[in-house]
Amino acid sequence: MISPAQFFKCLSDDTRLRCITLLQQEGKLCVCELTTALELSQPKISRHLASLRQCGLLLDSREGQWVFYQINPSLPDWTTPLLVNALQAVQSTESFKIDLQRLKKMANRPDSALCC
Amino acid sequence: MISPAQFFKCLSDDTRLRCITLLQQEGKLCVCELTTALELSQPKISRHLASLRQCGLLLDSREGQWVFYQINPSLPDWTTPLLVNALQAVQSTESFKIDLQRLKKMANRPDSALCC
DNA sequence: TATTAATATACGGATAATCATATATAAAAA
DNA sequence: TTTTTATATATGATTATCCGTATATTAATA
Repeated sequence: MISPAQFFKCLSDDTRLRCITLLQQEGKLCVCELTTALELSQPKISRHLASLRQCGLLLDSREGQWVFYQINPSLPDWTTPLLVNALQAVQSTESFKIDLQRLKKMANRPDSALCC
Repeated sequence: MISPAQFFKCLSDDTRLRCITLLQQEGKLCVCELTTALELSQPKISRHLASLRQCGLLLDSREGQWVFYQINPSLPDWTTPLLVNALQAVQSTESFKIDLQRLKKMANRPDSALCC
């Protein structure tokens, strides 16, 4: 089970924090959607997602060629308010406005909020 | 001003997390009190307190030979619920029970909750 | 089967974090 | 003034983190 210190380490990097924030907003996203939305390289996103998966913070599920990530719904209770407040903190400080509408226009698969 | 990622990095280490938790419970403690309460070396505690001070999370104030630390009361608003929830998380997961009564018996100065 | 698209991982380098130990500094006490 | 107490910091070693680049893997498509 994840410890508080481990949990905070997961949130201690901008890329991870932005991934988690997007996943909390959108529910489920594949790697290429996060890559597009955050304008970062695919290996960089994949590595951070892998570390969050290894900590138990995220779950992954393959659907064909895509691998979708979501926040693990079975996290310990004490993480819930922290994730909610972390999301609010990120949004209240960074100009963290992903233009989701623009990205939706680029979508090439129906079930996806963003593109690949 | 501290960023969310920086803030979470401050909370990503057990020693720092325990210092912050104790300071939140007790208000103001000197280095030797934290050293005694957490049973860790003085340089280790001092180094972590210095890093938290440099991030703006803690304030220090010298009183004679003692240096007291406290949580900076002027932190941005978004940090307040996070600190409260972090404290609860630490207490709900770790067997983080400092025997304050025992430590008070060792006190050798009236204004201090713990000893030196 | 060959190719493409999506994802993961290995590799090497750069930087940061952490610690134990030793030493420096500052204030109080002898 | 010497010593003691409390605290800070320097040093060197070890380990961890982060990244770009290259490559491997998996599934879909031509």
